Amino acid sequence: MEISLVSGNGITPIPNNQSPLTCSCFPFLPFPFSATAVRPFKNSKFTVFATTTVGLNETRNWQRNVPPKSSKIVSLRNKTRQSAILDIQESSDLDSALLRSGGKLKAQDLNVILRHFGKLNRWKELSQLFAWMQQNEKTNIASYSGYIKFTGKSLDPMKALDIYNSIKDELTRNNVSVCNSVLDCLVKNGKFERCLNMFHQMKQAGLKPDIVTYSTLLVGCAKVKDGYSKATELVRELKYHGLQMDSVIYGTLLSVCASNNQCQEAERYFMEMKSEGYSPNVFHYSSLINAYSVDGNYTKADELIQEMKSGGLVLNKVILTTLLKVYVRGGLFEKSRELINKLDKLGYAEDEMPYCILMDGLVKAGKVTEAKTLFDEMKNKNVKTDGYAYSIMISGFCRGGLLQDAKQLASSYEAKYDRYDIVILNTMLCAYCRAGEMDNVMKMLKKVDESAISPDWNTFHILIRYFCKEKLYILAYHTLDDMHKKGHQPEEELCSSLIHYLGKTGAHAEAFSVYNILKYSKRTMCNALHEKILHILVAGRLLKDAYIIIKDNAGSISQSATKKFAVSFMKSGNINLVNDVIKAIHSSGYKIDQKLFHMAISRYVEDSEKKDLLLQLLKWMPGQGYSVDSSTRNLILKKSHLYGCQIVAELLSKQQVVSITKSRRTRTK
DNA sequence: ATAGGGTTAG
Repeated sequence: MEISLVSGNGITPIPNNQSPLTCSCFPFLPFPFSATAVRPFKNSKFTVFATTTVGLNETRNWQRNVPPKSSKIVSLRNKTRQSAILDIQESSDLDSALLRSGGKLKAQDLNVILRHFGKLNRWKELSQLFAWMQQNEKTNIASYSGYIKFTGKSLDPMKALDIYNSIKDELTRNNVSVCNSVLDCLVKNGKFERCLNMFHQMKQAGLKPDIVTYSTLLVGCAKVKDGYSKATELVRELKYHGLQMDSVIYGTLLSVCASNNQCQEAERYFMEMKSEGYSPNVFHYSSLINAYSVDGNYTKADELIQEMKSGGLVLNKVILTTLLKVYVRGGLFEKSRELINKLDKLGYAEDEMPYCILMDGLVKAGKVTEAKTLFDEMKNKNVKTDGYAYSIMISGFCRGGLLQDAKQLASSYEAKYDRYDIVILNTMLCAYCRAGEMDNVMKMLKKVDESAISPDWNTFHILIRYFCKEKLYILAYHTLDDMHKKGHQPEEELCSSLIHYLGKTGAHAEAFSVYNILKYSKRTMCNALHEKILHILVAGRLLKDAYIIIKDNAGSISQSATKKFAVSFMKSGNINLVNDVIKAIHSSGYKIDQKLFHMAISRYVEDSEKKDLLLQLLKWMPGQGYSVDSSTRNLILKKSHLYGCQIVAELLSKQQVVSITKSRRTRTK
């Protein structure tokens, strides 16, 4: 990671807690104090406030810097505290050191140790110390904000939230630095939604956000989709609260624009910033150049480079690397090549990044051979690699259908490096899957299992595709189910083809399960899929599920599919649902024919216990314009002694009226 | 006396 030392910003802010002019005799005194002003302090702590014109802040500084007691005692006490701090910091047994030396220390001393552990990533001791501080009531605001900050760094945002939520004191809870620590911790751990919710809660509880708060939140916007509109909202809010945009806020905003493809907005902020008197620095330029890289707008990028030069800014490694990205995206491969040579001369091509940018561009433009040449050149120069270059080339080969080359490069990576992250693993998995190397696929999966790497969306997709290709549909189904349980939303196309294959091979219930996974993952689903799953369910005799499909998706299922379902249901569906099914298909717009009524009624007639259902059906029919035909009628009449002759006769006569009016209507037409 | 700050690669 390159850290830029170039500061192009012409503005050097003066820290506002420090006066630029100090008394030369007593450097610890702020300027407006003279020797006479010190005197009243000696006798009375308070008159000094009344007898001088000094502001409160300066008085505080002054008070802090004047030793209240003889300097000998103070230095002795400092020594005692200093050695207690060191004792605890360096002890191998923290608990006993705290027991021994902790009592001599105040909250601010313990905070020193807290920060010491935090800087060294000693998380266990950090929380041990903090727990001790809480038990012994030696915490202040700085302890909380510091501890929460470090908890976020140790990648334990939930713990940070627990700590924050456990704070009882309202002043501490609403303190802006404590809140900023919590928010930063959530942003850094990729929990931006949660962070925004927290922010709103905090404001309602009484937090007064400052520029740091907004700056923290804006950083989160760069990492999420739709981050741009959230950023706009935040900017509006901070302006509304009378806070001032500063150079860094502009820098963050430019990066948000760049990562959200908002090139024009980036330009607008850049201009606005200039018009407010801030001179753009290397960060601002790199973000704007990065925004131009999306469209490969090299003309504008070159203009910016000229502007930087004439402004006296140094073109550092990041700027030139970003410029390379613009050239590559713009398809200027010759110019890109020259720029890499320039980077190399400047010593900026010691790691693989610039090569990766160009190789990636070449591969995506279908120039795999050129990319491979560059890859070999890079290796000959002994450029450091973390696997990025390999994954670009391996996936490039895969994309170009050069599966043997992909497989070979993958195994040569395995042989040389034994380091894996999720991207290189996915790439290799993809290569082995495409080449049909089952053994190697399994080997890679074992590596995932053994390591701390958790499979991501891509891993699952690669595997499911592969299992489908190998006709291992049940395995594909279990993988998809696993993917869903781990919170990843599978692609519709993949689900739909898996549903198809599962249906074809008789795994009807599994097909239905995939359908439900897709349905409940909030994606919009292609309408044809409802009918497809209906056919599968009918084929698998899962008629009750099929009934739900019909009921929920009335509009998108064809007449012929409905008919097929209805016939099956009448034949062998749950008899208690027959009437419900009839009503459902009727209200979906399907015209029920005599054959269907006949089937339904035959089933009722066979089972004398279903008398009520039959009567309900007969009662319902005339209202919808249906009547039974003569053969069905005879079927009922044969058993009418079971139902009560009177009722049956009445119902059938009502139906007759319907059928007469209907035939009249037909005749007049 | 505590909080934050941006740019490049798969």
